[in-house]
Amino acid sequence: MNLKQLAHMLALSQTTVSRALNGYPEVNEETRRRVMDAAKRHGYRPNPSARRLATGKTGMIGYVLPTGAAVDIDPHFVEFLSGLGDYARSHELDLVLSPADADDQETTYRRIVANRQVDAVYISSPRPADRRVALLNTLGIPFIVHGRSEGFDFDYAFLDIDNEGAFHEAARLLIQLGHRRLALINGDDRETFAIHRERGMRRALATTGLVLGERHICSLTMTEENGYRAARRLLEQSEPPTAIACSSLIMSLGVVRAVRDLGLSIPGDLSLIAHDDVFPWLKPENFPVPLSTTRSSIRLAGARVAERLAARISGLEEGARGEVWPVDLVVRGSVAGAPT
Amino acid sequence: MNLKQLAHMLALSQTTVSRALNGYPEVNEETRRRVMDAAKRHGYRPNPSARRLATGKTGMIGYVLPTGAAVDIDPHFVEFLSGLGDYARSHELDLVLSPADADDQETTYRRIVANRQVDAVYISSPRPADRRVALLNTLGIPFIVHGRSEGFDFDYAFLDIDNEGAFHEAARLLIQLGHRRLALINGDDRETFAIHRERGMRRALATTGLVLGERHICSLTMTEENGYRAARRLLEQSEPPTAIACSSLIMSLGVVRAVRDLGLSIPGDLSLIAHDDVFPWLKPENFPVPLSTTRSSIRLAGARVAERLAARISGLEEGARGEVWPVDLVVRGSVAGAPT
DNA sequence: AGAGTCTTCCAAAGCGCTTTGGTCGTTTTG
DNA sequence: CAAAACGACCAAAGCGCTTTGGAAGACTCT
Repeated sequence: MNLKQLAHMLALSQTTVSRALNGYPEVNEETRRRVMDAAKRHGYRPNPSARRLATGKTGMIGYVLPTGAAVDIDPHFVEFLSGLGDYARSHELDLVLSPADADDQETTYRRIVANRQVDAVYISSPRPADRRVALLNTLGIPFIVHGRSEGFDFDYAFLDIDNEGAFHEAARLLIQLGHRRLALINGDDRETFAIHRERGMRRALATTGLVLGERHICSLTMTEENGYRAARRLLEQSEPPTAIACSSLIMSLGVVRAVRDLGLSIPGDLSLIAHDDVFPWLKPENFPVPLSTTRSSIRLAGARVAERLAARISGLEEGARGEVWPVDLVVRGSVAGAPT
Repeated sequence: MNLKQLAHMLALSQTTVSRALNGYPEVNEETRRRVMDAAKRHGYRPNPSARRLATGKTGMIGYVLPTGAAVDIDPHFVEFLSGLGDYARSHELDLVLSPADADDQETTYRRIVANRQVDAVYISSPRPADRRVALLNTLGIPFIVHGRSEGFDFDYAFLDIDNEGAFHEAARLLIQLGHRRLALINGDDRETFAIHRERGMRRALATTGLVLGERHICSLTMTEENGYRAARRLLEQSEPPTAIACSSLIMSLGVVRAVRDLGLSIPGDLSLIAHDDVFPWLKPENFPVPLSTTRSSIRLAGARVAERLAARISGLEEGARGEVWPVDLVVRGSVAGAPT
């Protein structure tokens, strides 16, 4: 059932039927009802391929997926996707993942924009002065950055959490508990979120005249194994930290293992606070010692990004609005006063 | 730059240019070269929207993503996606995720097929007599099932691992080590993989006259918390198992925690074997006691599914070919002879 | 030499929608 | 009361590609 048939069967022109269906004003309400009704009864659905050729609108959100044998997709992605998908569903939006060589994403971005393959895109894991942001800005497609980039002479739309504030608060708590030697196990420090977390921590330390020494900071991709390595490196120093802030729950698994291996205990010898993106399959309260966390649901972020993307597509949101979410500090058993 | 312009500038018809570009035989080699050359020089890329309207081909693989506030996307998905994406990239295929109400995916499948939104789709986490398989079969779109369904009067294409064989081998090993009270911590037992694993284990036990009692089997979604709960339930029985086979590494984290909480040890009091889908961020060899596993890279499966999907799209693969991959049994420190 | 056969190209008809630029009555307005 | 404005509808021109159904010329065959 296509438009032509439907129009013919209603003894109307395609123009009128099309307009009736798309809510244009220049059509009699009575006629509109007739059309709507017939469309529903016959299960008419406009062919998206035809529509997109005519309008350029696709009803799809794009994401360029860096791939390669050595490239691992972040497990956070799936949670973000849960939120994004949940919202997208309610608005009949699909998500298209365009795999790209991790070292040359630009070509892919150019392609999907030039080909009008999607109405909007989002970017994740941005870095300072991220080229993707600059590119999309010049290409002129609606986009939102999940996270933040920095150092541009233009503004852009983003959704980020207050990473700096979160780790500032975490560090402040630890300092208040008497800790003086703090360490940070961070994610990839080329990414903005990691830079912000480090900055937050440094700021908290600075107010007490403390510094975060080179020896007290690790920055690695967020795997259990790297968490373990980092923790061992930190704890086997001559003056080991008495408290660690860790950027990920997964890494924290490794930290906990290292602490055990070294015959230490949490929070007796070491206080630990980790960032929790809220996975359904790994909860901080279920750690051997319930883990204190800075918490922010990445799933909610996914839904919000979808919502804003949809708003941008339909012209309801404009301008370079940045949105920063506060982060909860949830205190559990893994922190205690500094050992004396 | 569109076809019309290119044709005009070459003083050829659109027909000829189109055919030259698409490798049709009825065009002079010399002409073809000229066309190809000009196309490259001017960076001509056929507009996919137009092409798909004309041909119905989209260059996209589809996946219906069950969503909802209470629905969690399986973290395995992201690894599978890594493989799928890696292959898809090399063949200029995109992946479109169509979010659907988890309780009504049929509508979405019908939509993407009726609208010709994708060239092929794949299905994951199938159950016996999975309605999606039956549906796609009647809808007549190329598809591949990752995993297996059962109980149809038709065949279909799938890629699965030998879950039954894997757990058969795992159980056999444990039995050989003298274990008599084995338990299984399984995934959702409505899914085929879980059924097959249980079957494999029962078969191994049966050869020694043993059975897997109701009290020795748990089946839950694969989270750390559920692993913990299951392990406690099993181990706090009057006659607790001396060996456990577990369907997931994530659940195994919970098992290990439970064992600790109960003051038991691995492998002294309990032998443990888990299935490993090979995550980059959680490795069995890094468990407190290195974990024995049945191993099969889900990432490789993703790449293979993409490859076969591509083959089906281009007509290179036909028929209902089922492919079953063997699973490695990797023995590490978490198994030992049964306690006396 | 005339009939067939290739080879190489083209004009034009789709694909199914949106949108432009009307037309034709009917109402309002100065 | 003529002119302007409006309401409701339509025919046809795109969108940019593929594909059908030739056509023109060169070549082969009997």
